[in-house]
Amino acid sequence: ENIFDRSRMAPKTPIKNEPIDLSKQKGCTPERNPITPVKVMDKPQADPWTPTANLKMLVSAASPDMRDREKKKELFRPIENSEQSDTPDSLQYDIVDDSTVEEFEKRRPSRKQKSLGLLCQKFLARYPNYPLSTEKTTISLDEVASILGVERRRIYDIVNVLESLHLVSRVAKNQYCWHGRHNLSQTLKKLQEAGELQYGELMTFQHKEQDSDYKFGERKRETVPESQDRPLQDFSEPDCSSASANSRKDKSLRIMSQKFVMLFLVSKTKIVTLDIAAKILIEETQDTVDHSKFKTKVRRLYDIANVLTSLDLIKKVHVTEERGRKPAFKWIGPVEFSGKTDELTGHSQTSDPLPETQREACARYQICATGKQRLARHASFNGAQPCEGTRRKVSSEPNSPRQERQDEYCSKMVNLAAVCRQKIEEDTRNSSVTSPFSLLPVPGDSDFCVNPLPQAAFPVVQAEVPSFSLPAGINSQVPHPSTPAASKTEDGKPALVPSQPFLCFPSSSLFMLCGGLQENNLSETQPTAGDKGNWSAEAQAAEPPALCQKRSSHKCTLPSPPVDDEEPVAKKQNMEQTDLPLSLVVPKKPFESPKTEYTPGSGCPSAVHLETYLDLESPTAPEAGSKESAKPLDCQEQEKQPQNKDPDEPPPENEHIPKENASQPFQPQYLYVQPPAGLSSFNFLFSANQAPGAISLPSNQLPSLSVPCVMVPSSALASFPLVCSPSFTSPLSHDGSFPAAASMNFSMSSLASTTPVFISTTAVVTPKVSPTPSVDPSQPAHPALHLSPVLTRSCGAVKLDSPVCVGHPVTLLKLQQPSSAPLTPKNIRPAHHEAFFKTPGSLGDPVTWKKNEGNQTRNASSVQRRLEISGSSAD
DNA sequence: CACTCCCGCCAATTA
DNA sequence: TAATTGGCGGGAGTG
Repeated sequence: ENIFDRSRMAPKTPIKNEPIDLSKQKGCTPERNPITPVKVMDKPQADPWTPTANLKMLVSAASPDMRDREKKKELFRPIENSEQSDTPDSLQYDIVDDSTVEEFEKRRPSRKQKSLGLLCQKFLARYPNYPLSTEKTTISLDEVASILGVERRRIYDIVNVLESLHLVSRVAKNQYCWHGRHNLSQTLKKLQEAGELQYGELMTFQHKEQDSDYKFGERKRETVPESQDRPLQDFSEPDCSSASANSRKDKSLRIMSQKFVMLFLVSKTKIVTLDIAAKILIEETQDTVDHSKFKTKVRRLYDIANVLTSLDLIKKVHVTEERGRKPAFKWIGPVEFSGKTDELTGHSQTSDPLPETQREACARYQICATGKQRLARHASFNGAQPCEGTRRKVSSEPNSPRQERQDEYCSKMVNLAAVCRQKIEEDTRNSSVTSPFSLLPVPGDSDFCVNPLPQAAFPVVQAEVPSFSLPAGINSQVPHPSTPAASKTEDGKPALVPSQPFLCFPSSSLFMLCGGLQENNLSETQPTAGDKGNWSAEAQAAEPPALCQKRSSHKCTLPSPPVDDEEPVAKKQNMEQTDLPLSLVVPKKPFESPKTEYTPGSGCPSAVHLETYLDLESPTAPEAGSKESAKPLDCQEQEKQPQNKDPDEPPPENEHIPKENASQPFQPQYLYVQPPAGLSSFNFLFSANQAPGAISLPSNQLPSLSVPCVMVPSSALASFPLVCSPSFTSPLSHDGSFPAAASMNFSMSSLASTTPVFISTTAVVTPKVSPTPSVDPSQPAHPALHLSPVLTRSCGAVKLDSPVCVGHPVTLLKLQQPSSAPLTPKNIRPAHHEAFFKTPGSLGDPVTWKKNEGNQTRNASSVQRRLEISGSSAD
């Protein structure tokens, strides 16, 4: 709607009716004049120019409120602009038109006329999208406000959003510098990257958080030396949240805007529903509560969305869910900016690149992660901008608050992830209560369907590795450094340990999956059958392979896998149906899938939306039967997974099958399935990598699964946390990257008590693999253990079907805790982990997660905590 | 009634 | 202390 309006409005066109013509007009004119000179004007606003009289007249006609303000401003404006032909015209128009009706309208500028979106259009109309680099346009808030006839407050809303995208930067008080869209793609790229890291995690799944913790700690060390330490802290930042710091900045519209954009960028579908976004963005997780908070967040999101819509970056769409339609926004801006491309490319190219990539990723990551880093990041952002200099304080204070804010934003991102979890959980709950959300694909809208991302298209498995790596790095952390070796396996190369993917299983009962989807998806699903909750999160694991691929290029590739369809199968959530509360995203099967390949059969699941985050859902899933289900994960290789349960808790009778994909592409994805009743004793791990298809379960039966997986007796697991290294070394594996990460994770895991175990699987990817390949070797230090026969068997069983599956042999290694220690105190929090897990799972197990949540989640105020929690295991 | 989201109070920050 | 920023949420317009 807005758009339409805009159209008319925007252009300097004559506004037909608008009451506010003046403003518009002004706006229009200004374009050319980039800067308005006028500060003076602003101030002057008040005054009564004569001209005003006319204006007043008009205004008065219009709305009362408007009149005052507008009068002033406009008056000025016109005057200044004076000539703008428009003005007069418009006035005339108005008048003329008005005659009656028109007039009427004018007067009453409906809300739409006063909408932020429209206002933003006017604002944008004043400045060129691509200003000459040379010329810098400065924007005076007062001036603009007066010109546009609005209160300054409204201008702040616009500017803050624009600033978040670096279309403008603040130079000084009341002064902003207009950069235009030159750097928009870069900014988006950065946001995407940041989003992947953060949200990806989320999306991926929570566990990411955990990982993150790990990561952080480890990562820092290892990975980036440079990075230094900051590991925890940064995250902590979020912590910061803890309190103090948070002040306003955290909540800033700017940050929200960036996060919001990030969600789109990491979303496969490119569609984000407001409620989901709100949930994710609400730091506090309190899900439960604060309905008001949620409302407030939504209000803000509307504000942001209006501006973004004006920028033609998003458009409003509706997503149909089970419940009904939900308002959502679809990203219509550039999808992947080049930058990404690069990355992709690199990745795809080969593993080799990986390292670099990872590094980069790490670097980025770090940046994001750390406050300091953040700063750096910001700086970079800023730098990009034309005006950088201008940025606030550049000169003097580096730390200007704002920057900090941005920095914070990074942290926030992290938090977000946490939040997302929570949200999810909440949702789950809620949903459980109410209803789950699943998005259904809407037939009508294709929008949501997943689009294949552009990215997605990418090919390639191999590439995966690289990709992964980064993420891995990120997530995991460590990789490089420590493990150098990790080296990733490059494609084929076995990298030994490092390469292998690992999974960690925290004690927590649930499962974690790591997916490597690139994008992160996560879905969860859950089965639950009984339990309530259920849902797992796997994010997309299911994701359609295609999706997976997408980004991933990396990995995914998968072509074939058999199934694809299944989609969500994995997710299946058996239960889901049952309760699942929320699934956020639903696969859309129907939709078309995007491209790629999915097989026909399944559609893709789409997860879309943030899918990840939310996703959960259960879509399809018929399978419930299978409870245990498996989930397919993505891509190939990597397998591994972890799972885990706690020793303590084992009980999973339920099965949860959550899966999560790793957020980052890199990560391996695993599915952990808790044993269904019957199986209770076993845990299954699947590698996400595999093509989704692979995993898919047949409908009901387990046996059918083809995925490579490992079953582990729960008892066994109980004892310790397991970690799997994703990487395989096997040639096949792409994933190599993980390794490091893996390690990191562990630490986090907080498994604490238990000893961590690593399991390496062989890559599965192709059928070829038969036995475990090289993997073992990887673990140098530790002897590798192969899974017990049991596992093997299981695997066998499972695998059977899938062609793909190769079975991955899995090796267990004992590690000392690789990471465990490392984590910094804060980072680790055990509780969170659980919570974390729960979250997704929570759905599944109400109880469990409740506990967790209740305890932790809520307690923790926010994401941060979670992060922390996750990090710290200790407790 | 639900969805949007304008409006502007007023607190946090800055200057 | 005054001015600038900007969080926040009441409540109104729309459909």
